[in-house]
Amino acid sequence: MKKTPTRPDSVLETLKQRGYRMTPQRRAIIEEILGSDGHIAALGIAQKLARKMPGINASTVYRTLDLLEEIGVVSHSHLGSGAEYHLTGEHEHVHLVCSNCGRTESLSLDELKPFRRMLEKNHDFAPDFTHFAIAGLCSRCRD
Amino acid sequence: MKKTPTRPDSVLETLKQRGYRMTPQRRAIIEEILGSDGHIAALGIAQKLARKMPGINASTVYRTLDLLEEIGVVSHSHLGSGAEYHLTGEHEHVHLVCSNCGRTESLSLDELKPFRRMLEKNHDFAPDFTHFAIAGLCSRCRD
DNA sequence: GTATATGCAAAGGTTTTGCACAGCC
DNA sequence: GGCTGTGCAAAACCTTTGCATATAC
Repeated sequence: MKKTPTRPDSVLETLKQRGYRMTPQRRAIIEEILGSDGHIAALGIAQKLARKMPGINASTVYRTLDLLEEIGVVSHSHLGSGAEYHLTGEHEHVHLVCSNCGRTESLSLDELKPFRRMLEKNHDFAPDFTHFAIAGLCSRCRD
Repeated sequence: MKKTPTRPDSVLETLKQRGYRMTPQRRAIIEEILGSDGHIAALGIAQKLARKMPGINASTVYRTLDLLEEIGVVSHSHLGSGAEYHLTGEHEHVHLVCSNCGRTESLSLDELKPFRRMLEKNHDFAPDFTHFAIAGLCSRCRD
């Protein structure tokens, strides 16, 4: 069951609907997030874009990310150091990051169902497991 | 089953054993962590100490925390924004932080046992749930 | 044409680093 | 006395903000 990949246009469509403008910078930032295979830091976007679009300013990236997050098309998560951005609704999995070697694995949300139910039942808490990673030791670093 | 509270002396003992020196600054930093009821940010320590021990420098705090973490007596976790330090072995619980109101609750490690077993069995991953918080919506903010 | 978005520059906050001096052992 | 630890100052790093200009609509 493959997902239709999100296209930059659909994000820009959302912007227009809300009365925001479609600028080359915004288009480029969105493309960078889409092309980053998951998640990317704000500064990472700025640096990658600097090559393709000289003159683009980091503050534009920060402001655009804030805006996109506000209208709900992107979200950020914490996978170790600092915020990483991704499209809301994509990237719906939990990160397991190894404290020793830094490698990351993915965990499907399905595997978390029993844990989620426990939190909802016992603590009346609706978890978003994608927001923070889970640290630990991976198979190679365990012993 | 109450735990014996860790005393600054025992930490300083560890320092001495490893050939490090016991200074008033280090003593004060350790006391601040002990007295912080759980966790505290590096800059928080520096600011609180500034009152009791004028002249103490933030860089000393950062360097001391690095050292203490290196020798294993303190650890840090990420509960929302930035690193918070606590004594290794104390504070052994998971934080649930509400993305909406910011309140935090605690979860015992016992409640996580089935989840831990799943990660170990299916992913050969040994999780440290205390390192990152779990984000979500608390009872008051759920609906 | 007008309101919004961008670039630039400056400032803000946190953390790191180099170096000389102080102080623990 | 020697070597480690600290203070100080500066820099590095990331992010935010104010303001004038550019540009999407």
